[in-house]
Amino acid sequence: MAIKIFIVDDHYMVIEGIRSLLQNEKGIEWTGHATNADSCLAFLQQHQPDVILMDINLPDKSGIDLCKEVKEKHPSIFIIGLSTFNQQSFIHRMMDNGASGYVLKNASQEELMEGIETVMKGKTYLSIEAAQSLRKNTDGSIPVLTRREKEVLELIAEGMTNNEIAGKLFISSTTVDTHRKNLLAKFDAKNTASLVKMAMQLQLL
Amino acid sequence: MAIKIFIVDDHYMVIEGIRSLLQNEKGIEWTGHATNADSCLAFLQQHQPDVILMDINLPDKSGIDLCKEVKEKHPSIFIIGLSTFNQQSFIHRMMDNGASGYVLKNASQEELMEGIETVMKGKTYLSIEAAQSLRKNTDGSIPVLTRREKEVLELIAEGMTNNEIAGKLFISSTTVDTHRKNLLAKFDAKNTASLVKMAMQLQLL
DNA sequence: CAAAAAATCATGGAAAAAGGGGATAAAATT
DNA sequence: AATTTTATCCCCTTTTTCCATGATTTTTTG
Repeated sequence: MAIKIFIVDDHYMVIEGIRSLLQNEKGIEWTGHATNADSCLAFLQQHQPDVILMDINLPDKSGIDLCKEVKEKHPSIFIIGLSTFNQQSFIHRMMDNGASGYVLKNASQEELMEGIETVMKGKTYLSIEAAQSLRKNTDGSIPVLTRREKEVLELIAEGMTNNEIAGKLFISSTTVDTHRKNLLAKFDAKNTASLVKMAMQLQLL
Repeated sequence: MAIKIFIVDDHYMVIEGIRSLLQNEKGIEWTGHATNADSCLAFLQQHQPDVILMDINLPDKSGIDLCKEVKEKHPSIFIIGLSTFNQQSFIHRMMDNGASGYVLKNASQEELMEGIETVMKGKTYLSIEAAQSLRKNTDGSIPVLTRREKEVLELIAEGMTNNEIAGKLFISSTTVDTHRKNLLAKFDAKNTASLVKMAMQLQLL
């Protein structure tokens, strides 16, 4: 009997990312997704998933409130919060409202599956340990950027060259180049393309 | 008499971005910021800004709810919603709860100032016209990519060079280069950095 | 105030991308 | 069947990024 999964997140990228992580799992049945609280509640009038992966930030209602509502109407559904690093304090309030735990948005397939299977047993799953080991192993941590680096990063993402950025910020292009190199190092990015992608994913842009 | 501004957004980048847009405006006094609803409400017990720039997505409460609460406790404060393109439907509910309008998160300095000044007069400011003209200027229509182009785009965003992509897809690097050029043309992007940013924004990655 | 962090500038060389051409064969569409 | 789109390939030049290595000044912080 496959576990029925539903996801609520306003970022389509997150939905797609998690879907692709789970699509090869045989024990998982993907029942659908919603990008806001209302469509989630509407979906639940027709369907009954086993586990809902739920973002904290939703446009029409916070995940904390939605969690409460879903649990009131459908107590048998297990809810896993989806969070980023800096939201961990809010996860507790989500769990006060009935969530069974949380996983980080950039979780691995193994982590996600472990989370789903754990909550299906009625247990609590907190990915903080996995997160911490992950942070040490690969990186996972969000790079700390200086004010200038943020400026340069934004202008890079807008398609400006070192020379153009130099003109705009009234500094030398070699300085811009230095900031660029530091950005690449901080993100552990191979080149500008992956730098921009990572920055967007970490919502720094 | 300077207009006192306060901002609530869970993304520090947005706060910094708007702050830098407003820092040179003489008629504006920056009173502070909050990254969640609770700290916003706490701030308002001590201070009285004129205008609050408020995100729809907050970790502990939706902007729609916060808007209502703030307006109940402090009716004289004007609230401007901060939104992205795909959240415009939720803005209406925020306005039902007392918001005076909204601006897009990537608004220009002029737009933002116009919004602030408009709501200070008790009027409503909707940046939809500005948004639409913006969409026409740049483009707004989502580029239609071929299967191969999507593959190449993804690998580019992962930081691979033309040569590496060529090896992975078993094609010549000149072919990859052609796809790359076509991608730049379709997105009307100046270089790879802006290509990746645009693709991420359009949620094609 | 001293130490650390951030921001500035530089040189020189290798690698990659961007911009300009052009061309052919296979698929898909009309 | 004819046309358009897609995918493939190539050359050449210029621009830009990436890499290594170094250094000075300003700002922040303990």
